[in-house]
Amino acid sequence: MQTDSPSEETPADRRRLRVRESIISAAERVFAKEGESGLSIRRLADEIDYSPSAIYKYFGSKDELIDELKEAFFERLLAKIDGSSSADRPFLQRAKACVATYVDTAVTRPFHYAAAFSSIKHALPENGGGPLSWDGFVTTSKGQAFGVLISMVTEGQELDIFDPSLDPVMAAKSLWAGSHGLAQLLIHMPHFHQLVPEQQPMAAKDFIEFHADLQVRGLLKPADGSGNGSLPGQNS
Amino acid sequence: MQTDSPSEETPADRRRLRVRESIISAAERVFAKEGESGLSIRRLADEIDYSPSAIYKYFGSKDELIDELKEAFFERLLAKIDGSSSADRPFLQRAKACVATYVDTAVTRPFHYAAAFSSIKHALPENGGGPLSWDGFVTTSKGQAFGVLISMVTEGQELDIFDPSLDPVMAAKSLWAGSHGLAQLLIHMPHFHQLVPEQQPMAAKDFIEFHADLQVRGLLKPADGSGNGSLPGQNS
DNA sequence: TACAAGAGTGAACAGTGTTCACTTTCTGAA
DNA sequence: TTCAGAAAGTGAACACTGTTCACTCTTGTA
Repeated sequence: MQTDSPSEETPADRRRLRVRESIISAAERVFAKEGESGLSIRRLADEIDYSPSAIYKYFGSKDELIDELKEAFFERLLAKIDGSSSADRPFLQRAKACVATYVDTAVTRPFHYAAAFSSIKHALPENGGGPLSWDGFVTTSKGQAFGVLISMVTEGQELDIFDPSLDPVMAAKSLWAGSHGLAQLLIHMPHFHQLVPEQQPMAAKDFIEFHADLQVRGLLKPADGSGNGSLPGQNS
Repeated sequence: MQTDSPSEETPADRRRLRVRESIISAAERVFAKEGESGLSIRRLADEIDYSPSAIYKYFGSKDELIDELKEAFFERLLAKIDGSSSADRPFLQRAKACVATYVDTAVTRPFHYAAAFSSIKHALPENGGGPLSWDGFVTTSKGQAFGVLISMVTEGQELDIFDPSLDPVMAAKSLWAGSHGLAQLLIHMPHFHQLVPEQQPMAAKDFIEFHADLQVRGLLKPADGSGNGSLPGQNS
């Protein structure tokens, strides 16, 4: 299992790694600019001065290559969220920053983010059609980012800011969904944040913060103080 | 402009329309089951007993055909949301139902919904890189569904339930993003609603309602009654 | 130096969307 | 009823795609 022990790293190994890196970085360059559809094996081969079939000596398939790009992106995303959640600021600011950072990072690399959620069905490893293994999920950077959200919810509850009756996991998922939704809409509709021209011009950043604010507000202790998670209800 | 005046509809027109419909319905059948990747022109041609090139006499391109499927889906979606928003129920129930209906309808036809938001950039018609024309946007079913959300927010404000300081358009967009996010995650991660096995089993429907609840809660008048849209802030 | 493992290649396969010259069918007017 | 012209439908081809495979060439080791 000691795959990267320097004592066993031969020149051939380093050469191979360098070629592999050149493929990845060319792929990253093309992918960031034009996305999955602009990235063809033949084009990639052209860019790195190899034949198309050579690439298959390094990656089993195009999908496998792209998976690597996605995973690297998610690691960046995780690092950023982690930074936001552990910054030295008041809790609610940190909570909002988590959501805003998530959306912002996604929008910065739209193709990466979109691709990560593009394949229906096997987006996460399944085990026999049943619920996913939490262990397995937590080991991916996607899962770890989600873990940060869960901790944030529980922290908010301990601080008596968030509704204590909320299930932290469910609340975190809800927060994730809210963040994901804005990220996707901003990516797929470039002018989403200023859809209505009558409205005064607004930067995407401002709308992201507005949205983060609303998402976090949904978790606050309800106005009536009952804390049972149900809405006031029967009005109107 | 009287394109469908019966008096001018010849047998040839009806025949043409029938073939066109057969293409669409075959496409719908395949697409609903296998999505965009399973839908090839040659396969479609096989299913309706025509040659592949014949299809190009009815549709300019594969994308054009798929656009028609998407538009039909969005009309269904709009109708359902409209129904939820105008049902004879207390306001907050209607508000939550709008979100839940949106997500539920999307999840029912995952490929349609996913496809509608799959293409980066030109998801909505642009005019010269500037903000979108609101007029143009409102004529699409996607835009109309959004209009329903805006009305709902303003109604909530008039009823003194929602925070009056919120911009209704922005709040509606936020609500849209929240709904969209859950829809996408449920579609792309089939077990999203029960990611954590330790958690007691939960139907997707229940999680949708939980999420709808949180989304709507975010719009309520803040606990402190200040109504200026800012969060309590400096705690922790 | 010989040999085996690995790196790299070009041609081919089975797909894809799309086009175009071509034939067949149909329709409306002389 | 005939006949020109339009429309409907076709098959072959083009330019792509991801992927495979037999093959050569290079490299490291015994």
